Amino acid sequence: MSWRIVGAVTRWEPNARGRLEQAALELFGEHGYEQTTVDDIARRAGLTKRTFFRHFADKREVLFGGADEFKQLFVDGLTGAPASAAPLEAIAVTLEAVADAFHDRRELARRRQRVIMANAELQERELVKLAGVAAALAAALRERGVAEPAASISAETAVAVFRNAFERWVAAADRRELPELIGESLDALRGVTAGRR
Amino acid sequence: MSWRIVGAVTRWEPNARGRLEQAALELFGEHGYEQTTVDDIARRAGLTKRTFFRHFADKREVLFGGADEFKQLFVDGLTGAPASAAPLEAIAVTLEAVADAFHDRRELARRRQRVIMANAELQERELVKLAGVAAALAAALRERGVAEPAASISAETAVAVFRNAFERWVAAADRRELPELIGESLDALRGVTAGRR
DNA sequence: AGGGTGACGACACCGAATGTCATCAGCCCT
DNA sequence: AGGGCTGATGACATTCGGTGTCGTCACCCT
Repeated sequence: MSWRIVGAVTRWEPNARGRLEQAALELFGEHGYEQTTVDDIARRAGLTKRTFFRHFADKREVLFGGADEFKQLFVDGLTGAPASAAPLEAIAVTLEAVADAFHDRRELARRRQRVIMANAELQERELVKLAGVAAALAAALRERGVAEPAASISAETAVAVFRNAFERWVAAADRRELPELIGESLDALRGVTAGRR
Repeated sequence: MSWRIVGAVTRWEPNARGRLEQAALELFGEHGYEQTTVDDIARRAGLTKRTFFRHFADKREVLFGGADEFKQLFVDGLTGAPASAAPLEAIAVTLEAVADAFHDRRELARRRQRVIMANAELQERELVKLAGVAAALAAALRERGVAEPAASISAETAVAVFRNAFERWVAAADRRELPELIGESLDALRGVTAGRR
């Protein structure tokens, strides 16, 4: 199927996983998630269905290959916050750091988000990934000495704030940048919990 | 299959949906979610696989039949809060109201939660249901005059607080009741956002 | 009495997901 | 140079979730 015919240095075309991700994003964008079969993706990548499932646990996972790095952004951001910072300050620092990583990827984020928002199964998976981020954040907060249930509540809130800002960031309407939107969401949180009407 | 032989008043045994839910919860508890096929569930309920899918959109949904009522508990609770209450106060009132509905269902909640916690697919679906609650809460908050993004952030936070308390409530270790745990989680939230270390 | 309705069974079918075995280029070891 | 090992892949078979379609039949309404 995908051998190099001449001057072969390897038996297979390299980066099978990346080709699958690329093919999947294209096909999902062209025909939608449900209308695309795993066979379609594998064929476009020059592979077979069986090989797809060797690289991804299921059809959805092909869109979430970066989830671990994403989670790590949060954990590293929190680790990088000054030990003296109170939880909410540390979270603010963390979210700024995460936002940095997205600075030049707004268009990519939009394409991916459009695919996800068009399908309930994919939104389900996204929620799981965000829950994983929250769990990792909670563990990192406990590491900083924050007790339960404050650590878990803070972590969930942090993710909620980020997601809220992120969704507005990828929405075509808003031209503001992610850090500003995060600041706005954080202010809204502070306002609400301060008892402001 | 399931006709009443004598004295039939209806062609079919009544409450097919309820029987399917009952059979599913039993089988999931006995052999696990993955080890139970839809055919197994349908047979125990005296029905066929095809009929199962007439009552539930997919295999997971059989465990989430009460999701709409659950969501409505939140919305009604918020609607019942005094119009003068600030968002966080209104949320506190709402969560108390929701907790009331679970007062005498701790054991049922535990059995169901054990099944869900044992399977990733089911946790995924639970996250979706909770996201639906958050969305409904956000809409209800906007109805009360809370602007975005405060409404969405508040709603997500409210759900996070409830979930945190609920999980501790169903954990065998804790003997305290749900309202107290909710209060504790709310206090943790207030503490964190007040900048307390 | 007759036609409509709604719930269900029977059957066929698609696609996601997994187990198993064969294949073969590159590598290491002698 | 030769032989065996390894790891990624293809090929094939199978299970199960999910759907489309049609037939059946008690119930209901007129």
